[in-house]
Amino acid sequence: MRKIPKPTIRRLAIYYRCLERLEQQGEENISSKLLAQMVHIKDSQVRKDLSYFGSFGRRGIGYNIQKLLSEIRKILGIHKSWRVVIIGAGNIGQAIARFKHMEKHNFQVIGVFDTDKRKIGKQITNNLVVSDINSLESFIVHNQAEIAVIATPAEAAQSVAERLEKAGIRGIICFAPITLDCNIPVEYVDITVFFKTLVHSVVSQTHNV
Amino acid sequence: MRKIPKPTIRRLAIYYRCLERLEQQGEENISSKLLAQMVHIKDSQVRKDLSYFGSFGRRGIGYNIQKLLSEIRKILGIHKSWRVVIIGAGNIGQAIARFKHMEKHNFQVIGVFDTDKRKIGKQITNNLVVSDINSLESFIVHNQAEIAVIATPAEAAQSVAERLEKAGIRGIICFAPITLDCNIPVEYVDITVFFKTLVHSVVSQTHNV
DNA sequence: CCCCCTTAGTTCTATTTTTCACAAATTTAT
DNA sequence: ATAAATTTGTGAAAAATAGAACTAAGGGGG
Repeated sequence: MRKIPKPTIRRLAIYYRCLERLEQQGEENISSKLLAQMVHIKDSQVRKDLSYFGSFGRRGIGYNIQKLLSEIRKILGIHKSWRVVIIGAGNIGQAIARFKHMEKHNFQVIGVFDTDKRKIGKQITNNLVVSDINSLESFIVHNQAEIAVIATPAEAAQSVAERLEKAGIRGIICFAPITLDCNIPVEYVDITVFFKTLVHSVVSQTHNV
Repeated sequence: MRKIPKPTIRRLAIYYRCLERLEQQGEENISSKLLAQMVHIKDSQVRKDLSYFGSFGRRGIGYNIQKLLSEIRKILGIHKSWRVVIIGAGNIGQAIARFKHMEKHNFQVIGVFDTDKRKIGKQITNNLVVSDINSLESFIVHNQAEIAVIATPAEAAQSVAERLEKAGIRGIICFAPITLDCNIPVEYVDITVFFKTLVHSVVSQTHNV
């Protein structure tokens, strides 16, 4: 199989949320053209992205929404539920832990950890309490957590990542503003980077136009 | 001036956070090679990125950290402070409002808005209280807010975006899982998309290796 | 002073990603 | 039944991005 462009994967996740909406609206089929319009890209891009994985549409008709949802679930690996632990019970960590969309999208937050004695024991949701980070490894092994969220300060992130990897975690979402050294997949989400790139668009727009 | 690649801008923001750390550690200069290693890219990429904007280094020495920080600040437009309003006081909206790094990076959250009567009036931080969204436009105009964060449900996002644009907001960070129709710059941050792309890496890694 | 080592800036090349354009499949209208 | 209108899937072209290689500076040691 050909190599899949990274942007294609991200777009699949975006198509997915459009399809969910369309399904909810009771639509049955969608053309690449309409789907492309919904996300402001070219229709050829939509077709190419999907064609990396198979032929899911019918010429003259478009794509069956239910079927495409199911195919994308399999491609992305979200047809099963994933167990998530969160390290760091600050603003970001707590927000993710309480975030309704997580569970809805099959990401089950099963543990939240922190070093701060004042946070340990704090009730985050009905069935989530902040645990001591000392119990991190045993918890991961015992509950077979697969994904971890690093929401610690930058200073702590690298050593946490190493502990996570060693304990068997298979992928990391890193909110800490640092690039990690590790051998499992990492997605970086530095909130302030989005603000900074946005501001650049804002200022360069004014210059040019 | 040549056209600047979008990824270059994002990387500048990432170099910036490295440089901040190096500055704090008392370093004076940094080579493209070392900076590249910190973020796991090639050194030629670092030099190329910077060269779009000028010659900031000294051959044989590297880049002066203070100077480079200052140059990147100017390039990105973060040498001045930006006034931010947040629409939607749910988990994400509140987390951003309380997020320490915002103020530290010159993004000043000056207002939080919601439609929910139970949230309106709620104290978010020492000097932030959730306001009724009815007062959105007048607040923006009166306080000259420039950047807005949409942290509402997807259903509300488009109409909020239109109100923001009309009120004079110049850029939007959109956490709602939807693509907006509007004429000002938007950065999209769909948290669940990061989880989904991560999971794809995790499953495809196992398949191949 | 000269040689060697380091490193930025730049040009050229390679790779990746997007877009175009068209054949093939399917439905709808006449 | 045939023609017209849709719409996918894909190979080829174009555009964007990254990487390698080279040139020119700069510094330090003998």
